[in-house]
Amino acid sequence: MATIREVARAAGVSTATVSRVFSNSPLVSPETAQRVLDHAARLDYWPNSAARSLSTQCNHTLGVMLPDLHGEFYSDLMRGLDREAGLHGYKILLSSSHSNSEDVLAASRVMLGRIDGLILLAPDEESIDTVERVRRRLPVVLLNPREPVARCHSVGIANYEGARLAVQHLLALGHRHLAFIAGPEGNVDAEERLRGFHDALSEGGLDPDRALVLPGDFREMTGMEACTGILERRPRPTAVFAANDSMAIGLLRALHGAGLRVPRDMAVVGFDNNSMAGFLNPSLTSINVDACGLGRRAVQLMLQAIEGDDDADSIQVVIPTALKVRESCGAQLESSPGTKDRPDPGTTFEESTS
Amino acid sequence: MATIREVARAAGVSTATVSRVFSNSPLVSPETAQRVLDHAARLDYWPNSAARSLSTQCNHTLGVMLPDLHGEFYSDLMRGLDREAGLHGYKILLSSSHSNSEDVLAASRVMLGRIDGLILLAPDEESIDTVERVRRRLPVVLLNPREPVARCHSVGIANYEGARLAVQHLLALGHRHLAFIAGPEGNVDAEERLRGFHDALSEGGLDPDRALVLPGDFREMTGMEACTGILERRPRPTAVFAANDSMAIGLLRALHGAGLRVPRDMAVVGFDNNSMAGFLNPSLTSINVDACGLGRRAVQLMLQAIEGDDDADSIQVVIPTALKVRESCGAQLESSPGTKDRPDPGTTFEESTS
DNA sequence: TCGATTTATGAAACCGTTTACATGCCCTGC
DNA sequence: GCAGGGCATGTAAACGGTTTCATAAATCGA
Repeated sequence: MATIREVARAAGVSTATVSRVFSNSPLVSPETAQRVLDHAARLDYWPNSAARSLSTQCNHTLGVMLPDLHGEFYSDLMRGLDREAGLHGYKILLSSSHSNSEDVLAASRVMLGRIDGLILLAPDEESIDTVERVRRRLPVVLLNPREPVARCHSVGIANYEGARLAVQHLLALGHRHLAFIAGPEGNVDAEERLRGFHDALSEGGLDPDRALVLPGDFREMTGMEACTGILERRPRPTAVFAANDSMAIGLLRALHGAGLRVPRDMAVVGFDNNSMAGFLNPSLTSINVDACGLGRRAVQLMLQAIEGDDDADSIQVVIPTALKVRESCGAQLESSPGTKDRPDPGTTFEESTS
Repeated sequence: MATIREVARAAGVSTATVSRVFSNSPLVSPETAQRVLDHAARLDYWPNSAARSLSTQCNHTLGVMLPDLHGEFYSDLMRGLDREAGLHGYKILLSSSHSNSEDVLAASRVMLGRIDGLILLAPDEESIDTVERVRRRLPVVLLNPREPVARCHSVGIANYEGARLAVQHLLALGHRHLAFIAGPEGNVDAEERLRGFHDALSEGGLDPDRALVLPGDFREMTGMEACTGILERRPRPTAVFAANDSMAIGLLRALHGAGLRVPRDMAVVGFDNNSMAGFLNPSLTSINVDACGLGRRAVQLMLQAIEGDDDADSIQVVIPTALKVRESCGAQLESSPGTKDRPDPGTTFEESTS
């Protein structure tokens, strides 16, 4: 394929001129520019981005490293990242399925020279020194970090606050025996949600250690499996808070199979506010998580870091979560006339966080 | 940051030697190699990938361009792409939200020089000449193309066959008045599923033009909205086939609201086999779509194209779909003892396609 | 002992751009 | 008539690697 040199030769100019034409420099006369463009079109010349970025030291690309995620959270997050990046003329170089620090290191090295910054989701503790090594050469933005890393902006989800909202809501409805279906061990979101569950119980005057906590892995199956444990417990819990909607759905299925009615016999609250939550029977009360906003905000912080002073103070952003009240928790919905027409019945209680 | 030259100078060797050390060339004596590595480590030297790929003309990166998708299909597809790519040491350079041919062209140009091949989802007709221009410089793999493009491998979903399976199943259960909730106009999957619906009706001896087809956009809301039209129709349909699971869920919600029981009063079949489908009440009969496999297969074809002869025959792969029978269609499930324990009750009828 | 072969290394060209600087030209004002 | 200032363009050095080819040293066989 044609290179800049061939275009230059064909048009009878130097490569500098061709380069200037393609970067819309005003330093070229209109006639020359046109001649160059004609020849470029004839030769079907496309500039080589790798060469360009080697020369300019800027890639218009952001590296993104995610652990092995799935479901709506992943797709919403990616949409947010990609949308916001695209809006500013950036692309995303992706590397998923990385959890341990070696993977992160290897992937970062491969990305070096092709990206202007790295967005990293939920790095574990051991990865921190790797992050710092990356940070020596590139701006880094952390998503949902376990703890802040020096000189890295970060943006997180208000998991803890969201979980507290859910539990407070159940307590306010009069429930005194609550169960929690936990997420996978080692997952930050899962841990924060559990912590929120605990603390909200304490604050409500209940003993968190006597509450039932069942293991789960964020998938429907484990929500379903948790049902047995819940029904066997004495005194039997009257409300269950699941660490995500998928498990809540599994639980709804199992409760239905066991002949229990939700919310009459058991209140259920989920977390994530999946797009389907409002359309289940019963519709699922859940904590809304703005994964798309998380992605957008991360990109915005990154662009700010790329353009700004490298030694600027690091910024920690928290994306607020909100309680979306629907049928499954048993709260009295203000059933205005027209409820039937409301697509996604739910009342929102926002919690704005720092 | 340190470059290869600085490492060379520090170690007292030439850049060629350092380069050889970092590409594990056997042409370097162990002592020299060690000395180079020591100095590289001390200087915290990381090779620059852009420079490397400019020089070697290979990037170990695949471009991926997707239209604005969401939901599980997107995340599964991405997982498939990324997993398989990672397995072979490749990364993904992503550019979403592209539908029209200009976007595709612009994004391709930006990617040129950074990718070894382009994977393109559902290009519309006008994009075809753009695809051909890209194809002049890079291997291209099309996902779910409307029609094959010369010299491009492609991999698609058996949408048409899947839709026929669903309808045939409903016909076999004795239904004679079917409704279809369509997907968004212009969407290839949606169109193929509609075509399958039509043809299966014809083959079953029914007049497809008298069947009820309602508009939808693949989201829960439109499935819910379709309910009114379905219930008003005379003779009232006894079965509904929704072009995807999200709309089927919306429909289930609306039917429940209208006091109808599924499957007793209305049979429902979806498409996609969302992870939740087996956990709804009633569980949703659906057509399984292996989005992850789609992605994997696309990457495999791409690697084959990259390594192989550029003029090799193009390959068209179809990922089969399968009927997953659950409760919502009203079929008699072989209820073996232990059904209660079965996580995802469903019987599979595979349709293997060319 | 000596030419032939092997092995380790370096010099320099190259990948395809951008850009600082130099150059030549035309115009202007005194 | 000419210094000085724009303006359009070209020259050549980066950018940070890889790789071909040449070369020097070490090894070998007879």
